[in-house]
Amino acid sequence: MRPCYPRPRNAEATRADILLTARKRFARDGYDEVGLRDIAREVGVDAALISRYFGSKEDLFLQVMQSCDNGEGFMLGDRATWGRRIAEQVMTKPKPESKMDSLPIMLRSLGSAKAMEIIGRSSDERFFRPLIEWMGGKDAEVRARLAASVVMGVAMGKEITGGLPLDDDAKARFTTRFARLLQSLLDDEDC
Amino acid sequence: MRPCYPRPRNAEATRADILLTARKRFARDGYDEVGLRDIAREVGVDAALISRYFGSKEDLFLQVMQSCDNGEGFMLGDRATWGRRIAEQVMTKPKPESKMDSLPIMLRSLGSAKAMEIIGRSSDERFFRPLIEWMGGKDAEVRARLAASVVMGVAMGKEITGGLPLDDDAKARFTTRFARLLQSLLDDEDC
DNA sequence: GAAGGTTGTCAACAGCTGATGACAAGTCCA
DNA sequence: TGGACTTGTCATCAGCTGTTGACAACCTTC
Repeated sequence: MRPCYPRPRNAEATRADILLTARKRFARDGYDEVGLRDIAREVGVDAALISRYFGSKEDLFLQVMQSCDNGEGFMLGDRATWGRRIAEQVMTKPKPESKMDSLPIMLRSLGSAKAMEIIGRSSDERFFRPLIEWMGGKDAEVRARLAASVVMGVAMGKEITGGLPLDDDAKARFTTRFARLLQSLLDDEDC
Repeated sequence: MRPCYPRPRNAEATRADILLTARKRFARDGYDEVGLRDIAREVGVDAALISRYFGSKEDLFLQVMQSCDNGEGFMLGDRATWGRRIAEQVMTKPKPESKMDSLPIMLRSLGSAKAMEIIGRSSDERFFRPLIEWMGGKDAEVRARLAASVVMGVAMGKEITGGLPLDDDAKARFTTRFARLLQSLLDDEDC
């Protein structure tokens, strides 16, 4: 993996490489289980460089979180088909170059106190507040937090069971029910 | 915390102490962030003893998971009020001596590959299968997995935001909506 | 009271982690 | 050409991890 020829001198590109690789690894393995040396090796760089560019591992993690598309995709498109769109998105594997990694990063970093402090701080302003505002209507905060919980829960269920152990038919029904559930949280304002 | 007088010689009690303390710590901090020395210190014992009694840290974790009440409490009592009962249980802090720690342990250990392998193996047989059977009816597996996802998601949301940032009124409405959602997954068999 | 097994402690290990400061190599400008 | 700055590497640090084997203290049994 590490090329024999020396790495081209390009601080900006190297920095971007590190950030992208760190995002990928944090999403795949979580904060605690990825070392700076792992990331450095994959980028083809010495670990000391990461420390110099990003300060500490915590700082790197913070910048990775800030570089994510924190669910802005949740708030695009037709409101009438929102539930199904989100449900299908959660149920299918995201493309590896996607910036939509905040969910897996959060899932896999729940155990790390340092990471959680950063996640809690950034997820509220960058994810919950916008979602609440976008949903709108009566009790928007309650409905939005519940909807977010459902999405996170399904994602977590997939993690635990290793991608839901359901055949295609059942998976389709799961998705449908999941979608209807989200949609009703968006539409039904009365409790 | 560590008493000055030597620990009474009682292998069975010591073993139980270790198991209980390990469960508490794994639930609070997750697999990766708890060291054998942490657990040992809290029990008032040397870390080497844990290795001798339980083999490896992985083995200890497995036995901790097996000692948990893996959600059998989900399947008790009146079916008509099941949703609300579960919702309230999830929304309130569990007692510290509770054996219902499998959910927080899972949450906080999602990032650890070794722990996840154990969790995935044991949660299916000890949690999902019984729940599916208990729910019964058409598409029980789909409904049960979705219900479990919702429960896990709400628990996770509480973790991330540090106990939902809602006032008591909103929290009550959240719980009600949460409860209705679970109940409909139990009752409404048609998709 | 001596032998033998049980229960627990202690010291040490190899391996890993994040971080630091010294150093080499490339690039740019005067 | 020569100094100054940037970009990247290397060696090393202290601290932590799970695990192991030797050892001490205690209890039981003969």
